[in-house]
Amino acid sequence: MVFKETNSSVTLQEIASHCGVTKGTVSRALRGDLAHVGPETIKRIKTAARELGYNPGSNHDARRLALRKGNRPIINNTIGLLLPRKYGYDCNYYMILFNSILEMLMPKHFGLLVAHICHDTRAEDLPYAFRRDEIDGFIACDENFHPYIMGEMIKSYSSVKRPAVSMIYRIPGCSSVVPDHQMAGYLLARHLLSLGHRHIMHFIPSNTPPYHPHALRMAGYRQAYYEIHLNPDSYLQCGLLENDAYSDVANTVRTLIRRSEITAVLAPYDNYAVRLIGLLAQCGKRVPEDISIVGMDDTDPAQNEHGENILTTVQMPLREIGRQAAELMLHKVLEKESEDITIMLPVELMERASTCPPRQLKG
Amino acid sequence: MVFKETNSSVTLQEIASHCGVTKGTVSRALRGDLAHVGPETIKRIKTAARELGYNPGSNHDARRLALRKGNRPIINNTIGLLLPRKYGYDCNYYMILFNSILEMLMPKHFGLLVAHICHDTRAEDLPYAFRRDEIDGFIACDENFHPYIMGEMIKSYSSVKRPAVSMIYRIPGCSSVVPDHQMAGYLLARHLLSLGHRHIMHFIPSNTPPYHPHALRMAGYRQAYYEIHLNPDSYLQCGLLENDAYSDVANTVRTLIRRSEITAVLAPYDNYAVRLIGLLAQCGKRVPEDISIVGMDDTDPAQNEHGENILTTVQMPLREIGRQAAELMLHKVLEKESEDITIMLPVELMERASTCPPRQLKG
DNA sequence: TTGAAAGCGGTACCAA
DNA sequence: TTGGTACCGCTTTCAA
Repeated sequence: MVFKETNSSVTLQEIASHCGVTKGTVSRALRGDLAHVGPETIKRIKTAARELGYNPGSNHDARRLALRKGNRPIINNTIGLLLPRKYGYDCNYYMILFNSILEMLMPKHFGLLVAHICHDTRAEDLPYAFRRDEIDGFIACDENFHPYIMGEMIKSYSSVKRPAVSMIYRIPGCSSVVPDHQMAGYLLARHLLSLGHRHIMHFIPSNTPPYHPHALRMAGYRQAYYEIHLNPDSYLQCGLLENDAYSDVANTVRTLIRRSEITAVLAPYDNYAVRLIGLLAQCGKRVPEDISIVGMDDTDPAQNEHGENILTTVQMPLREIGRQAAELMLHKVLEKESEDITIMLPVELMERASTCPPRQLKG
Repeated sequence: MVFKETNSSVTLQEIASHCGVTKGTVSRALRGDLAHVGPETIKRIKTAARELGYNPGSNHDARRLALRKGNRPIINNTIGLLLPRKYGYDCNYYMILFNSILEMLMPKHFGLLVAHICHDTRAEDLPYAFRRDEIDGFIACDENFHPYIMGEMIKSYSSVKRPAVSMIYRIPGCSSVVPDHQMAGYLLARHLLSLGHRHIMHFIPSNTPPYHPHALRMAGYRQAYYEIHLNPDSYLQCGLLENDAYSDVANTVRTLIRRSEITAVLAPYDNYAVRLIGLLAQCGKRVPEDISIVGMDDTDPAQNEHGENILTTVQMPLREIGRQAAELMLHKVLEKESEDITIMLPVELMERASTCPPRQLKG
């Protein structure tokens, strides 16, 4: 790590004395107020500032304080990131989003201020920095994120409305960067149907609100059935998805053994599929010979004895989602663009070895 | 998400007018300056503040500005976190550290401001917020982190010395929270030696500086040999560890096939071991029958066909490291404790199925 | 084009 | 114990 000298205790007043002008002139000059200060003066003052080692960022407080008078916004160069607090199997998922956002922010010297949120997070649970208007906007990745409430919260701490961007979840009232959830569901279901599967297990609860990724995914499943003139209600079988994924998987295995007409599973996420494959093996069921399994996200591999990933799944463009969310946020902050837009990014079917035609069609 | 009203535009002056006192008195009262303001007045003023919805955090700028006069420190309720920018196989590793720090910080309403660093990161590459003294201290996890340089950097932006805590790497000049690297190496080597292995491959380059985790790990390897009166130099074989882990693993496989006296591998980290096992299988070598492999960290599983994790490795207390680093930092910030200490946390050998006695000793 | 001065919202000193 | 006041460093209005 390299270190270069700048003296943060230098003030506008010192530069002013040095140049024989007043601090007001220095203030105008350093901000390049061409309309109100002579070009010659500007050059002289800027040179002096550099020589004295003036650090414009260091007295941010004073600037914020002064700017408040005119109710004018100020750029803090910090973006807030709201993530669910998880220690589960989908850690990779959030780390990719996180890293790709920071990757875009660092070159612009923007920092990322992170907080965990859950469904009952209250404004006063957030770190103080969030409540001091020290951030320029939020990026969130949580189905419970509510931009209106968040917006109101911020407004109560700041006079300015701070932009919000939601990742993964398309949320009305703010910009969103989302994968094509419906296409993801469609591609997987169509893949299984084209192999000959009909009775397929999935994990989308019936009370899913519309616009939720699960609802979109389900719409994709159904679309694949309709396309070949089948009624999805006669074939799609919903499995249990509770909180404790361990017992969930065991329960799913029992269902699969009992209901032998089910020949394929649309797992809710990759790691679920991975553990399902493992548990099925312990029960003497082989994937894909006895049953086909597909995952979702392409974040976790299901390895065979050769170390190859056999999991057929859909790849989510997570890194691209993070990058675009960050870029969108920077644009909103720096260009003061306030329109809410939704960016939908394409997904890709990864055909691997965990799927094949169902047993009865083979022999 | 729940939202509760507080009006951040309320100032001390308004409360003062409301109570018929001056803002100086309100300032003292709200900070509980019992020595200089009457208890009755305090109660009256605090009640008024609550009723008017005064938010003490919201005018942090003004407070910072005022406090600067006396060169007095102020608590920002934000901790900086410096992480290497990685997209590799050890993402889990950093996510666990990250989450466990935030887990400790959130209840205290401290935020975590994250930045990526690498070996040639300069002070001016960091986000502006770092250079404005908006953080109360650093937590770092990078071998290139240099607390003296960082300290000087911070001092050049702030008049106060901000504490630093290093995770994983024991770094002189700041507090550290580290796993027992030497014990980790010792436990794995002793395990392999006790099974009967002698010629063992490892990945510690000879020019590793002392105190580096690798050097400590190596000391542990050697200790295990000495303990049974063997000269480690006659048996330990160093493998190549370059940047591109893919070709590294392939290269290691070639070495193992060529040098048949080598019967076990001390892999540099779990995922390396996982891929090594996979690649060996493709070459017709089975683990552990033909060769024993151990990992390091217990962050990634090597699954067999039953979904069981077979990787013998050492478990690092990552979550505990993050939690203790955060706690230590909070203590330094809130209690102004400045002594540098090192906390060394125990590691645990996880004996699984990727190790067994070498072939020649079996038959 | 520049200078002088009035804030922004606190803290802290000196009198009373 | 309280009031009055002078800052902290910057922006901005109003005069010159």
